[in-house]
Amino acid sequence: MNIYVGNLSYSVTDNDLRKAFQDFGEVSSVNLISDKLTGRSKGFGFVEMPNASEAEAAMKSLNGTDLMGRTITVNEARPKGDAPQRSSRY
DNA sequence: GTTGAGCGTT
Repeated sequence: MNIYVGNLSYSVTDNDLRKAFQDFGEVSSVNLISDKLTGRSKGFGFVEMPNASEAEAAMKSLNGTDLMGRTITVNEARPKGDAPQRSSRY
């Protein structure tokens, strides 16, 4: 299951996210999103967990909690196709 | 500070 983690503090790293989520189960990958132009964090990221039950437990437990001074948002990630795709032509 | 890439043609 892909999990979206938003409203993150800029101090949070992918390792911090992994530690928080793998406490509830197996974490296959963590991906913190950074702005390519500024090189700084966008304030959100994604966590992938192979076990859906563990993923739900992690979501329920971590959503709305305080992480490094910011209340984070955790829920199932939307498909990437949600944002405008640059490969499309008219 | 809130839903992801890169650089090219699916």
